[in-house]
Amino acid sequence: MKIKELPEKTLKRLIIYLKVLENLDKQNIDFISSEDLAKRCGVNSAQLRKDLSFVGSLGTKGVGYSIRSLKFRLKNFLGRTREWNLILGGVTPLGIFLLENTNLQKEGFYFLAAFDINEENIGKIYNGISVYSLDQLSYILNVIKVDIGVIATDENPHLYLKAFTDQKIKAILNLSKIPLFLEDPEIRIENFSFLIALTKLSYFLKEIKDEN
Amino acid sequence: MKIKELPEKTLKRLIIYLKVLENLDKQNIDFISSEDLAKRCGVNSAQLRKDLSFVGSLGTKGVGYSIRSLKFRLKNFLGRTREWNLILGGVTPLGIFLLENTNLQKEGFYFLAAFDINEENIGKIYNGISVYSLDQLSYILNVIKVDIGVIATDENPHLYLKAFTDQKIKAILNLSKIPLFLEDPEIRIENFSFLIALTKLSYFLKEIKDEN
DNA sequence: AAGTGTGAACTTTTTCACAGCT
DNA sequence: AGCTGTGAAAAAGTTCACACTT
Repeated sequence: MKIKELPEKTLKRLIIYLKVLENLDKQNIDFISSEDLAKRCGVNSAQLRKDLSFVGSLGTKGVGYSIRSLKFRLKNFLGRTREWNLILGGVTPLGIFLLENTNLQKEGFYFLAAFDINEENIGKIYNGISVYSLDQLSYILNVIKVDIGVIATDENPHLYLKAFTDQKIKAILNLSKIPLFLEDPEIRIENFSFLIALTKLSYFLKEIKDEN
Repeated sequence: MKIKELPEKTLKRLIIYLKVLENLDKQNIDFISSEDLAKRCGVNSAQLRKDLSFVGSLGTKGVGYSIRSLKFRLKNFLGRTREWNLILGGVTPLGIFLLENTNLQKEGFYFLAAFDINEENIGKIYNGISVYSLDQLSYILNVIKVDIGVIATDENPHLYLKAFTDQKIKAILNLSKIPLFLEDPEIRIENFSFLIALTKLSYFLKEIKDEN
């Protein structure tokens, strides 16, 4: 099926290409060259063509890429032509923000339920999504099919991770400030926090200061 | 000053090491081997030692690393022993979440002001932080010194980027769904969105499905 | 004439393996 | 005896450059 494993960095760039193509499509542009698209994505054109070659042979020699068609092929390749069901672990301000965020729904990511371990949060409803006790997870999963578990609390993220993976959830978005890792290659964890992003910037700023 | 440019991936891992060390320090553990720390960070021990060698010679042969001391050295290296001043562009739900989030303050990132282009948001105050018109940016910057600009709106992120960089802000955290790029190597942009993280997971899930 | 797709060359990053310090 | 720090080897990722298609 796959000829060669897709490099992580290529995956990240493909996602960017898709987003940039979606914006170009809105502007009613039909065709684009690798040169032009690459510039808009902050990479060079050879890189872009090599990255796209993982997806297939998508362009027309002498012409370039059809924006609409490339967008569709990329979207499909990235698993974004279908919808995915999510659950939330941790009804924090960040968690509530995600439940109430309609943007993710527009992109095909649907929160179906939220879970918490604090009694006072259980039974609440945000944007039509109910909060259950984490103990009830396996019971609820009899009724709904879940693809991705999102952890949004700094208080015991491991607890949610264990509950989710025990229930055979294979994809985890960890937004807690504690990075999480598992040996199991069957389970994919994406660790992200604002703090990581801000620290990259603080390193950069410190470096430019030290140079002067 | 720098002997060799720090690879982007090394930077990302150093940030993870720091976070994991902070947690170990809370548990009152004194020393750790590269083997043990590496396992907790999802990398191998040679990788960890090589990464740390960019920071300096930090361990004791035959013994390992002092958690407290390594933590401090890393924190310093990453520019996290000082405080950084932030401004927000775009008073969206995500933006308001960030203004009200006290975690970032605890880690040394302080929002000093927020800016918006919509009349109805201007003059509001969140967590003691005032919202100004984006037009007033240069005026406000006479009074405060800003290190990082955070863009938190999908509506005209380019406008905020231009305003920020025109005012010589060198570090940008872009949380809009539109990735932003600049040629200028003096300016660092971190693009992040939940959508990117979720798309990585959707690709992974699609792949494991396709294999069966 | 223009621009893709891709082997081959090059560069960077990771892993190995061990000398050397405690 | 144990574990770091690091050259050297291996692997992975990027860029070049051009044959080939439209």
